[in-house]
Amino acid sequence: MKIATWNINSVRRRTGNLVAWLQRAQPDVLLLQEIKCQDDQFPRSEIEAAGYRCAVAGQKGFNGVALLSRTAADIVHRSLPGDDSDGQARYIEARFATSAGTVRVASIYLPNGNPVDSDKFPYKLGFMRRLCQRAHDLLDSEELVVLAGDYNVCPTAMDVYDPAAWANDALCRPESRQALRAILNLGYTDAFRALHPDAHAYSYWDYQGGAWTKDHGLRIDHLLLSPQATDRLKACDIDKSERGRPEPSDHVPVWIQLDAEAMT
DNA sequence: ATGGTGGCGGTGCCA
Repeated sequence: MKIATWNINSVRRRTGNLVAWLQRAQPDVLLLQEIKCQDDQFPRSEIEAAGYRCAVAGQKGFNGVALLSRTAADIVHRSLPGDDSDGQARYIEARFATSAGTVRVASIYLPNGNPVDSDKFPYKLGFMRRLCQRAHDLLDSEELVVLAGDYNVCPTAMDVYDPAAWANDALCRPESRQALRAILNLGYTDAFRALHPDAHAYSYWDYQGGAWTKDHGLRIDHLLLSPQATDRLKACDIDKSERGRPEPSDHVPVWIQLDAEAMT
């Protein structure tokens, strides 16, 4: 079973790139972030024509997440539990039946959190506390849990092209890294780092300042796996080449292969 | 180089 995450930076602007990537990469599940549209604006027919079902948690103009899958998804949540007053579309969670048991996936768009002296930073940290609670609760299920998305956190200095320059950014602040470690400390595994312990690899390059050309990137898109999912982890990689295509997103797809077969 | 990256929506906000 191949599961991928991709911050697409407007699904309407990049429907062509998306369908082409689906046809090349052939994932069983794709978790999208920053679709930047309402549910009824989602390019459902183009994606269904490529052989995928769509579950969407959108909002007008900003944020928005979606879950594409070859087989039917059992949608469990369309927002992150723990704060009914949070109206931002940043979370969708589903279950799939597989040969290895239930696989549970979430598409997560974590708040950026900048500037750190605004109310956006505590909102980010509060969202991360809620996500940690959800991650904790899901461990009781004994399912294969895959919490994936744009975390907007660089786990360590290895994940930043210039750690000193980014030290005070919300993506690299100690509070953000500690909140991510709190999830890992529950027993989750950063799939990419587990299989590539020494790689300086990135998943995001800013549009500004020639960041892509200079390889000024950040690794902020992650798939965090429960112990049961980690036991079945066969491969993980970053599809860096997507950033060099015409009209790219500023993020590229990251994917894992699990030893499990999707069932219809 | 009186610019600077890009999406949304139609003006600044957000990343």
